Amino acid sequence: MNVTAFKRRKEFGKTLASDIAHRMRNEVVTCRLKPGEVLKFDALRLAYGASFTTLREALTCLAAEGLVVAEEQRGFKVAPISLSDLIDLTRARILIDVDLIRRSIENGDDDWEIAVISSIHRLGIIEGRAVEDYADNPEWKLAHREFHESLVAACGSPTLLGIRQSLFERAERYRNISARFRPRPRDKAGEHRALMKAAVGRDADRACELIARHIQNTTDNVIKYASELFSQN
Amino acid sequence: MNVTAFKRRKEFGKTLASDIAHRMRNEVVTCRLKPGEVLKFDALRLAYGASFTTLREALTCLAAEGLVVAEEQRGFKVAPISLSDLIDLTRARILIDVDLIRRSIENGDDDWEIAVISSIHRLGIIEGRAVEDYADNPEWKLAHREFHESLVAACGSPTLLGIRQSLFERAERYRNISARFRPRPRDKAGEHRALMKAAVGRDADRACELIARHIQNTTDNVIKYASELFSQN
DNA sequence: TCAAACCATATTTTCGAAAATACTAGCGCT
DNA sequence: AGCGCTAGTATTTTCGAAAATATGGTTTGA
Repeated sequence: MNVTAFKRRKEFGKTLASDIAHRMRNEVVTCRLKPGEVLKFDALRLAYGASFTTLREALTCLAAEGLVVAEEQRGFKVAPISLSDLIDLTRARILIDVDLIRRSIENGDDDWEIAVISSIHRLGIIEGRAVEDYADNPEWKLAHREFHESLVAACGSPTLLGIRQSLFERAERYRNISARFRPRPRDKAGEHRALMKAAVGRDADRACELIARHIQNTTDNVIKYASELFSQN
Repeated sequence: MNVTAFKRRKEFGKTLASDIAHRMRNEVVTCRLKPGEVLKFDALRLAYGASFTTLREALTCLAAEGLVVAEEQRGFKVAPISLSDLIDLTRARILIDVDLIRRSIENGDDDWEIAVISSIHRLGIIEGRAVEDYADNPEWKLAHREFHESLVAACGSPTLLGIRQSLFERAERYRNISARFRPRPRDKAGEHRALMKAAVGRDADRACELIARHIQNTTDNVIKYASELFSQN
């Protein structure tokens, strides 16, 4: 028979460990698992219905991505958030995204252009449906991520793309904070459209400038309106 | 009793898994474990004297660093090497190192300067002892790594420092190839001295230029003298 | 009173067997 | 002969118990 694993539902990935890593990644970036929270195996075992070993592997993955931190012999905890981490992360993301967008604009072919346009179109449709507060809609988040991915997709650097993705995930928690605490919604749609136009217009300098500001904006919002959330640093 | 774990020798790290990861990382970068080689658990169990689970955790770590690749349900293999990977890696390393050196020069205090000078001094002593072929001397490799780390140490970006370290490890295999196949030794000592001088002289532009060329040199060597080692791509 | 040593408990880490899955070779069929 | 299917084997993945290690509270001695 070619029945593939009915016993256990695996939403993502082929192995249970990668499935659990995926679920936990989600809970961390949405702050359902709180920053700094210690992750005890007994509790996790109950929550995810997997054994020590499997959970350990999932946690090791997330630790490599910087979403949890592992202290040897003292278990795992959700990676803390802090202003200094946000600032560090932001600068790293700008460095990398700017380079990748420039290269993508240089290398991108017709298919790349089409992918950029179609992904921003999809984003627009979702934004049109839910007039406000689309920022914590999972569907919007996915489309948003895919739009940004499409911009850099033609860069030709698997290494930096992998790093970029992991930094993007790490930034998700701060984006959520920003969305919750800023006084009024940002004109993200406008920023995205401008980015798209610069990209398909092959105006690399402008696209780099825009992406840097786009990333920096969220950070500035958090610093301005939510810095009291962080203890110190 | 406060006897701490005599049963098993742990050279590095507190847990067995991190110790094994450390040992395997070494074997991968020195190519004792060959690029592309499949890693079967039974064989590893024999070689390292640890159980499935522990090995699995170690491998998961190395996979995150890009030294091994995990194919779900089909085990692990040592990450292959290729020209395209080398070129990708090189470009990523230059992007990051250039940025970090610039920031380090900007932020570095007296202690940083002293650390740079003392680490290049140590490197010089080792090079003086063994007149030739110091390139595969582990002691030299350590001092070499520490010199390069000292240059960027004051950058203030934990995130990028972590990424930098992982890319540096990945590049080690290509450095070994370069050292073995180039017709005559490069004047690395001179390059390092020039870098040090630019750094402590706070000449950021020159330091960035030098580090970019320094990283690119090894890559050019590999491409020129050893590209037949790689199958295709 | 304070600090250091010690025990009891909580928690993580490691193990090897058992289950699940992929691979291979041999068979039958067109 | 070539192709798909099946059964048997190799390999990976998962499990829960057992060992190792940390933690917190209590007692003891100065």
